Amino acid sequence: MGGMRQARHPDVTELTLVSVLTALSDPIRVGVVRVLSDGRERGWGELRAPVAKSTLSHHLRVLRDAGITRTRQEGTRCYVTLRRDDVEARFPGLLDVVLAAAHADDVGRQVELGAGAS
Amino acid sequence: MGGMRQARHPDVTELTLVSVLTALSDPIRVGVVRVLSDGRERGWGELRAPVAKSTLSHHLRVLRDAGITRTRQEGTRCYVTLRRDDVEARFPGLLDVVLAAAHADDVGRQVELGAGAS
DNA sequence: CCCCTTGTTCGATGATCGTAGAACATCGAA
DNA sequence: TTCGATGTTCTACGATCATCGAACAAGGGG
Repeated sequence: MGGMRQARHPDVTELTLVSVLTALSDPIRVGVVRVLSDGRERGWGELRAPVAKSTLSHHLRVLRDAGITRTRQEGTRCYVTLRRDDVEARFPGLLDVVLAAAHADDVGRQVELGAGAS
Repeated sequence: MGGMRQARHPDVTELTLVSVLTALSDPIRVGVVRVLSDGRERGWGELRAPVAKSTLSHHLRVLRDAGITRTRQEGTRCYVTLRRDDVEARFPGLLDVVLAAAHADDVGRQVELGAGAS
């Protein structure tokens, strides 16, 4: 698809505290993480957020660059997963803490799953 | 001191995930949190960071507004403490996770304690 | 081969951020 | 009361950010 220069995914050892926290400092991105938190791979098009397609693409890139998610391309579609083990390896407990708080405070509720590839 | 309009400190219930994560998304601020992590109150002037006085004041304000630290004024000086219990109450485990990662990765090492009020 | 779908990238815009220096306010001390 | 120390606020600047729409690239399907 569009200029897809084989998206770069940082190695586990390359994750930094600041970039991960920065990536998690946005409601929409927290919402994406929540949607992916069950560990299942989701289709890009399945993600429903109250922002333009290009903006969602941007947020997915920030999460990917931070090493929080992984985006896989298959044909003309993309599939996203949470790199839970990698984040856990670098920052033990962080995702659990953030997910628990996000759930309790309803942060990221704006992001949902809709019809689309799964 | 300068226009000290009785610094506002948010109530425990007012802490939000996004503002706390945003506040922790800066090396200098993480450094301040590290310096305060032993629970002891520190004098403002004791904080040594490679930024201008006004910039450090700004960072302390961000931390204070996020509910992460508390600033107390006594005479002409200020004393800062970490609101560990409050942050723990709202986001259990978050500070521990961040402090552990910060220590491991040496994030915030630029902030130290120097001579001054304690 | 043409077209439709799917995401990415580009360009632009308004907002926020980190930073610094100068001015200021407040308090204690001389 | 005058002065020095201590932080805060103001103003400004460059950088980054979230956002959008439009253009674009890569496949798949007809």
